[in-house]
Amino acid sequence: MSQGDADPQAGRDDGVRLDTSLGYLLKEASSALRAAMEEVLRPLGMTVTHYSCLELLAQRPGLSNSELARGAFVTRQSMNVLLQALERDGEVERAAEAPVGKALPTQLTAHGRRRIADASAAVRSVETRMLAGMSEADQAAAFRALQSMTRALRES
Amino acid sequence: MSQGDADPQAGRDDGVRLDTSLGYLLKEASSALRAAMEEVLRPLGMTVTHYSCLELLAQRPGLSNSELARGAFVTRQSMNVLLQALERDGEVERAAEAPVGKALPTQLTAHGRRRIADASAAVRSVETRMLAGMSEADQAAAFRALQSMTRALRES
DNA sequence: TGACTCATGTCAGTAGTCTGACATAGCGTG
DNA sequence: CACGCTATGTCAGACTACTGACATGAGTCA
Repeated sequence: MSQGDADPQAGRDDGVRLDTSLGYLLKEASSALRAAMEEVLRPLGMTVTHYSCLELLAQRPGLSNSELARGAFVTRQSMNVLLQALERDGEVERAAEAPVGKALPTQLTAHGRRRIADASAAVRSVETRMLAGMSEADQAAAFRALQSMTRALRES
Repeated sequence: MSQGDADPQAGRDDGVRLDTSLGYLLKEASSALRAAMEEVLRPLGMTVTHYSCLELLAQRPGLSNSELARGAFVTRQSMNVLLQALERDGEVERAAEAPVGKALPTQLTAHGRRRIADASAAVRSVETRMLAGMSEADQAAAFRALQSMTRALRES
């Protein structure tokens, strides 16, 4: 920052104070997490959304495209593009026709399971590093705070 | 979710437990915040990065392109594209030549100040809603936790 | 002085995500 | 049954942000 110490905020009481704003801090932390994940996933040739998709399928086999999209926080259109690529690359397989409705259940292939194993370990190490220096109580408090913020934002 | 209750995690002890992962929760909260901000900024014809840039300039006039990029958590290339558009639209103005080095200081125009006033109020209301139901102590704890996570992720 | 390193601005191309739109399947209600 | 509502899958186009690359200015050091 190349400016002096005069406070440009003076006389502007309607601004969001960046350095004390929880919203800004939330974005900052999320950005740092994303960057750290990209760094460890890049050598594996995997993006964050790619990883998220496989991780979701590892934990909950049979999720549909729309469910995966919600779990990875992207639109179902974006997830659809990704799923087509993953199917082409043999990491996942989708039922040919819907057992009910239009939702097509998706599963990991053996290849997909190998891919997610490496990626999951890498991401787990990032999360471990992120939590270093935080006590159990700190983590529990952060957990409740993040849940509270998410819930409050959703009920609009 | 359309699956039964069998636990696919059984026998896979290396997975990131989504529903208890602070990393996942952080992404979820950040995603909710971003969606809420986009919702209130859309009527103003403004994206989140667009808003972030103007807010930074309102609080710290004279920031350079690279400094704005870091503050808005995008690359300097992305911010450069945005700044060119904002300059064309008359919301900001940049010095013609660098007073020192190559960094070009940027300021809001009168038009830019009017734009950010509305946007800032809208975003402030979102943040207020996000914090509803959290005590001062909760907010302070969240503040410390987010700072700790960001710091831990950065020192790689 | 010259070489090296770092930060900055900028151009070009690529990749990921989004909005808009359409068709279809299930569900509830008159 | 017919109608509306909701959720889903998918295609197409536009936009945003990214990576890669190059040139320039400032500081460091032998």
